[in-house]
Amino acid sequence: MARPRDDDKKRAILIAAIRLFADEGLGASTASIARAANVADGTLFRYFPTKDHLLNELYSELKLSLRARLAPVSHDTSLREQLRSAWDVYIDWGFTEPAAHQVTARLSVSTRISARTRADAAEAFSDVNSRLKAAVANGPLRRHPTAFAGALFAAMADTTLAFIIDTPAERETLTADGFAAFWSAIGRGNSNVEMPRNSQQEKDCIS
Amino acid sequence: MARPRDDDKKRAILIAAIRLFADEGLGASTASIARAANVADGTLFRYFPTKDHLLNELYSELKLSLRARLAPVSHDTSLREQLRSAWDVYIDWGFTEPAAHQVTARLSVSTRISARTRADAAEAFSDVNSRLKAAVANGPLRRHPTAFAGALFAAMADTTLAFIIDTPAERETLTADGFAAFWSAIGRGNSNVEMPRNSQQEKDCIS
Amino acid sequence: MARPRDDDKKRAILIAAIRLFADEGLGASTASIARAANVADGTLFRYFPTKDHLLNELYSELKLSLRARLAPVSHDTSLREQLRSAWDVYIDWGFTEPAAHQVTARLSVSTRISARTRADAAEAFSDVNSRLKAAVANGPLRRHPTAFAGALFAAMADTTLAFIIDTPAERETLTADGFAAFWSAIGRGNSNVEMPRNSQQEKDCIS
Amino acid sequence: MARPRDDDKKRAILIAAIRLFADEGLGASTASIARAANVADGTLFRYFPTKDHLLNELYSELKLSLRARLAPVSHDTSLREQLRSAWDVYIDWGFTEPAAHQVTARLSVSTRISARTRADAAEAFSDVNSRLKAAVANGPLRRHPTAFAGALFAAMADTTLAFIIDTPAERETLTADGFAAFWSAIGRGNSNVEMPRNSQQEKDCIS
DNA sequence: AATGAATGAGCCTTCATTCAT
DNA sequence: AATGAATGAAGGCTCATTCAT
Repeated sequence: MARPRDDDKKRAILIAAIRLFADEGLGASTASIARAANVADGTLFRYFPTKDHLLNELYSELKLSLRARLAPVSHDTSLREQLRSAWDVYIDWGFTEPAAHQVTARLSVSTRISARTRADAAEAFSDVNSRLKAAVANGPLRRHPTAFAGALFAAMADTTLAFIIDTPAERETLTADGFAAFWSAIGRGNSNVEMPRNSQQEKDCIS
Repeated sequence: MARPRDDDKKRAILIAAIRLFADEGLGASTASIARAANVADGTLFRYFPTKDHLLNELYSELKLSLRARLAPVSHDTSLREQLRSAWDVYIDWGFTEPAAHQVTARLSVSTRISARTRADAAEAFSDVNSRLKAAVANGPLRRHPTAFAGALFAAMADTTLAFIIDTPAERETLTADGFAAFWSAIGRGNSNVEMPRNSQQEKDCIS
Repeated sequence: MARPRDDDKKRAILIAAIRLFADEGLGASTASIARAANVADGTLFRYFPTKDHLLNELYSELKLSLRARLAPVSHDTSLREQLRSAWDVYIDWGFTEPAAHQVTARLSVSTRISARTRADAAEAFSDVNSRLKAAVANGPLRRHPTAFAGALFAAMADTTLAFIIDTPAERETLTADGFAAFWSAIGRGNSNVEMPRNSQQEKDCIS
Repeated sequence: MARPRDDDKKRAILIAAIRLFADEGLGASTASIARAANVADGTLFRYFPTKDHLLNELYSELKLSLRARLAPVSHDTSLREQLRSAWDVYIDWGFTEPAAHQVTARLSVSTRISARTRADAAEAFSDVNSRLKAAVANGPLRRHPTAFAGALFAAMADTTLAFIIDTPAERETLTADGFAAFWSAIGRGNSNVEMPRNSQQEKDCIS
């Protein structure tokens, strides 16, 4: 299939798909998506040869859009601050685009997303992983792949998000406390890093 | 008297449904499930008037089967040991019955499980929640509903499970370290309980 | 099939069938009829080997129940009075048992009632027909089979009934005027019979 | 531009439906209709979203096709001639298109035709009704809604038709005598019009 | 004889995909 | 390239009928 040029159309389809998959589940028909995108039934298939292609591409797109929000790795801030920033970005994404977040969750557990697609998406987060790698170094997870900490990050952020959506008034405290929980989870030694007071206390003791 | 209603048949359908939903997603056809259960197409509908009923009942059943594995609350053991036991049970359930676990995960995010079904299932875990409530009391999550800690428990155990299934050789370490992460996540004061060294340090300071 | 003896049960099924066929059309399921008759699904088929048998037997039964209401032919009353009586009976039947009447109408146009059943039912009205035969003798229908007048009788009574059910307050006038229309329809000379005034008028003229 | 919507196809489906509903009753499957119309199963549902829609539209179509045969109201002919013409048209319709007529009869008593559809169809015959209104003015039906005479017209024509189909050789006499019966049924004064002898008799009296 | 569980053909409808225009 | 009509496989569900108890 000669790659059709109208990129807006593709975008429209993807956006419509998010809304419909969020509202009706992944079973939403291609026809309904096409209609919502103001596009003919058949046109959808010029951009996505198959519904599975649409699903996979949407998954990638969604992951990428999240990824795009993440600040580039900076060396001016502490590890904790960098991860906290990523955490906030993630929460914010899920909060401001609940449909996107929900569809991502559904696609994540779907049979129809290929291993390849998953792997590609994971790779996009490699730099976040490198931060995690450092953060995990002294903690109880140090002997396991960094991806473990990464998965924990996502799982805990998702959980936090679900409660924020349920109780928006608690957004700030949930975000902060959720991150605190995550930070505690992955590192022991890290706590020292973030709390120089401890060493100070020790000093105090000494004195 | 007519042929008595065969309860094994219902069981067979449920079991077949687990396998097929795990293999093909929740879209697996009722016909394929019936076939796998060695039952006629129509028979399935004598036990579950609707596919949605099957889905909901399966969800309840799965949650209950997990719940049944959990030891009753004991007062002889520490909070940490009790939660660790629940953690191990959860991991073991997911490891020995991966299909059941995966289907539970899919049902959990499905549109087709009613709020009622979810609520009923949640209620079955109320005693685990009471343990969590105590565990959370001094931690950073203390100001949030206990359900938050509960959700974190499940999310982190699921994540751990995924890595165990990927690397069965690391089952024991992953289980232990995953739990350590969880335990750290929910409690600050708790860590004192498991790490008397801290108080010793304090003593040292004093001296 | 050894004829089962419990005749009440058969009756119950037939009665339930009338209600359900009236409420839901002839598509009402045998199971729903059995339930309404307080009888097991399979029991129905001991009395009626087939749904078509039930349909046909119900048709016969309904026609017979109507027939049973008709007064036996009397020689004390005029032709007009006899037919008027039959007319009233028919209207009354339809009015007091609308379900029975409606189901009869539906069965009458159904593919599933055999020619044999129809013929048998028609035969039951042979004596009414003999009355009609006489009434028709001098009218415009005299050259056609009496069944024609009979069919007209039923068709016109049904029509009248429909309007009575719609406007019960007009029951009496509709009944009378409907019959007047019928009587006019089938006979010319008959009108003399019902209006002795005419001859009187003639006499008056003479005088 | 996509393939234009083929209106012949809709027509073909409607025609096939008439045949099949006539042959097998309204229970004939949409699949069999589609096949008979040389159209794919799914195509039928592009034209009729539901079997009920098909049923209702068919009913309207059938009534309209009958209506189309009726001559426009003329003022050159007597009331009797106008109604006789309508009668003949009706009979002819039923005789030349027995399937259409039969299906109309079945649809008329079906639960699946909406009140709306019925009302719309009835309205199409308003001008016939206005003729009937005049014809009824002096007869025994004068105190009832014109629709009563209209229903009688249809009922009596249907009955006549049934006998014509049974004995085609008598078509002409049945048509004429059936109408005579109808004409007598609805009007008393009308009979004067067709039988000047009466007034002559009166004159005779006077003399 | 009565029961009601079991059956499987069949029904209406949906939908991803193709293809004539 | 875009359209949307057409397709037919498949899905969920119903139901008359059979048959073990």
